[in-house]
Amino acid sequence: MTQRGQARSARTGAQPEPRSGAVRRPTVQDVAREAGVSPSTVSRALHTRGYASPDVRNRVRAAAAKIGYVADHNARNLRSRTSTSIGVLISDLRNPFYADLAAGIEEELRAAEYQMVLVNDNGDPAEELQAAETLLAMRVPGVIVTPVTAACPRVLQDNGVHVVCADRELGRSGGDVVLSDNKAGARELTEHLIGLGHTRIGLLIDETKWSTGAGRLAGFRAAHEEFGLEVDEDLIAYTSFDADAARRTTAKLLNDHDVTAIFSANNVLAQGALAELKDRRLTVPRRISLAAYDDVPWMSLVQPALTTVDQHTVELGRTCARLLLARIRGELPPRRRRVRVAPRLIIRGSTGPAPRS
Amino acid sequence: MTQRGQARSARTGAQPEPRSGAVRRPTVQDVAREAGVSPSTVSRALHTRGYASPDVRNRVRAAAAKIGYVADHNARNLRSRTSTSIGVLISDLRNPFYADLAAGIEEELRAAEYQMVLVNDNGDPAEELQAAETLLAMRVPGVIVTPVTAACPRVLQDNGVHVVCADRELGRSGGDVVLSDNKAGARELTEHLIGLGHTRIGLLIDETKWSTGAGRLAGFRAAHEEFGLEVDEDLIAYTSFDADAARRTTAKLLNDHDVTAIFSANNVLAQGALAELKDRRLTVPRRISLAAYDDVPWMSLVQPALTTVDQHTVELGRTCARLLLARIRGELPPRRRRVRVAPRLIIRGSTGPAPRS
DNA sequence: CTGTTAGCGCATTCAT
DNA sequence: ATGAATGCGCTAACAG
Repeated sequence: MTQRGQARSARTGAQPEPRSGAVRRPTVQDVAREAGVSPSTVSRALHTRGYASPDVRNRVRAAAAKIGYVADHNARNLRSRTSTSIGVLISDLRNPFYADLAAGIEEELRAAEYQMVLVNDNGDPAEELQAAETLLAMRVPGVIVTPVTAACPRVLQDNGVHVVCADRELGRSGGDVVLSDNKAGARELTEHLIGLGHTRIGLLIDETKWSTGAGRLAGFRAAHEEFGLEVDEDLIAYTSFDADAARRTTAKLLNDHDVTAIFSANNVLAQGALAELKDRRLTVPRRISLAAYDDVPWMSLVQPALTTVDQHTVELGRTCARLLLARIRGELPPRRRRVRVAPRLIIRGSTGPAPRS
Repeated sequence: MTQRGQARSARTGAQPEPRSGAVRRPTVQDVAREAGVSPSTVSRALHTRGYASPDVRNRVRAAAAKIGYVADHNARNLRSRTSTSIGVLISDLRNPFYADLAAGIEEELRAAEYQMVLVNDNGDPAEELQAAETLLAMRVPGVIVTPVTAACPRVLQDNGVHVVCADRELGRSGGDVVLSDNKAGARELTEHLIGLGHTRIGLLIDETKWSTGAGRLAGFRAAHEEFGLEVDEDLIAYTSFDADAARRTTAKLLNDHDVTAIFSANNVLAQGALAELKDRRLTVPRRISLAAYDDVPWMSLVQPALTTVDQHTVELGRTCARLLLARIRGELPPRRRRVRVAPRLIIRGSTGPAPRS
């Protein structure tokens, strides 16, 4: 006989077996009866600090444990107009970047006894907005989002939900923002390539309208400028956010231009670029160097391992969560906060001296 | 006059700016007034089907949209004793296996208008139990878990929560279960190796107490038996669930035994094995073949690409979610359901004929 | 088909 | 320090 079973039969005699989906759980009332106090005292003893004598507090705690009481979040949220569920809105959990981000967020939230409601929006504005509405319905106090559209943070904020934009920033609109210092990272990586003698570097990139792509492009340009090199605009190869497309774009880049190095703006594009290089049996880095922004595990497993920029994605996630929680707790001044996490260049085997032409 | 009344009458005039964290959202009452019907009619018009005239239904919908009404899940859940939040309890979101599983689950849940509350337990029994309690508090109708301990599914079920165990099974205890057919997959992979002439195959494995490890080991043995080969027990190399440990174990295996192929029981161990092989500059597959259970993206990016068993992890996740939803909706007969998802052998370049000794 | 009534379980007034 | 009363916003019973 289970602990719960005992508790119940002690209360009402024979009680039907808990058929799943239809179990009556103990309430504050039950705890109150068990401890010989009033329901409000139970509430105070369990949560608030200072308004219950140690004696009563212990009695209540013991009673709660005994009958297996578990507080009902829905009731608590309804009454107190607060929730410990946090919305996390990302594009694609299968992309290790987002998975790491979510992992960092979850870790921090869990430590603070908050829960993560995770929604994939597949990068689709409609799904993103839909998700925002759902989170609104859940009355979450805050949301962390890698925004697709400015409308999403906006509608959340208009309804009093704290928003932290992760990884990218869309205009001035939405709330606090935590991002990798894309420009600095891309610049450092480009400097590394130029330092190796590369002057014709192809940049494989999918977008420049978000702060991520814009920043990485800016860093790419800044490094060239620093070395007095002019950027050949034809070497900036725009593609779509998709490994296959990136592969085709890489092929085109290789066919049309005599590049000695390729800088992929993110981990997805890098996959396509690498596939094309392998297919052509171009030895890396002797014939061509390859580097990527956003270090993910496979990049250190391939031969040669890729030179990358590590965004500290998990830490990025933790930072988002810490910032959001501080905001929710009212610990932050009202003005919008922008946190930049410094990336780190990791030099591996895929980049080497430019071949003599 | 109540504060609510005041706030509402104020709405006709100038509306106060929504200060974040303290916004009064419209309620059914507000919609009712706007549409000229009663609150319960609003509720029915918005949710239940058939109990409201089309005319009224449209009026209510329009009114709700007009004033920006978003239902309060907490209140709804409290009253109706149902929730659309589903708990998902996994070990490590950063492992692509779990990420894919979660992605499949989320996809299916979202399509059914359920939400995913994702918790990482880091494979720690205490954290897992803690998470179960949290989900209990949230009054979720169901949980999908990759269980660490049988206690977790049990406590959930004892409280009337539907449980689907994903990927592994701990005794008979917990609820429905969805798993890869580990034995069949491992057997097929082993057959492939034996078919290539390998007779001394090292099995790199971390556990055999769960159905995953046990099944893979069983498949490994079954294939040997089928070919009339005796399994050399010394070639079953136990290690811990960690790439570095797997690497050291691989080193030991190579030092002590003359294996011509290595079968890694999962993606994490494969990483360690590959690292060691690369470090020793053993050419794969000429000197040694390498294969792994659980296909993850990097395995097709390395050179040569790894021969693997694809578990259809995303589909595994979708299946879990579909099963759980069917259970919640009461569409399933009471008896426990065990679903096996057939895996698929993917032969790539890392496995080849056994070298003549 | 619709309105009225009555809580879901809890945290918060307000009294003592 | 504790207890009694009061809703949070919603939906399930009941009438009509």
